[in-house]
Amino acid sequence: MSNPDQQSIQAVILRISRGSVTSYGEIAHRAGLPGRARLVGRVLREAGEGVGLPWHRVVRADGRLAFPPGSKAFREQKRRLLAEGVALSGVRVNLVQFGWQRDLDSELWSPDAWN
DNA sequence: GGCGTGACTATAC
DNA sequence: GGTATAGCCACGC
Repeated sequence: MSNPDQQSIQAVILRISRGSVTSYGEIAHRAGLPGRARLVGRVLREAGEGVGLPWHRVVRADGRLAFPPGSKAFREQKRRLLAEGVALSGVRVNLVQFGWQRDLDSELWSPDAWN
């Protein structure tokens, strides 16, 4: 532990709503570390399974998983996503439908907020 | 300290 | 749709 950046990143990942996904860059941004998407990936790899981090809710900016399709990790992530109701459009997640800011969007885009 | 590498991203062609 | 390039930065050699 000890590293505050790593803590922030993990805290953000822990807050990802069940049934939604978020990109590395978005996590870094919300953790107060804009542009450090790679650091997020590093933290995730280091954390591994033990910490109980919902790593499967983290995908790349374009909706694809960070692993090569067909790899073991890929299948595992896909399986967990499907188990949470996150469908994959081919090899990628539909971010418009399952993106994390969906909750926030529903507020920002609600008819009340239009004027 | 330089250099390659990587669970990344945005931009440009 | 794809490839190239440039930022980004922790780590190991």
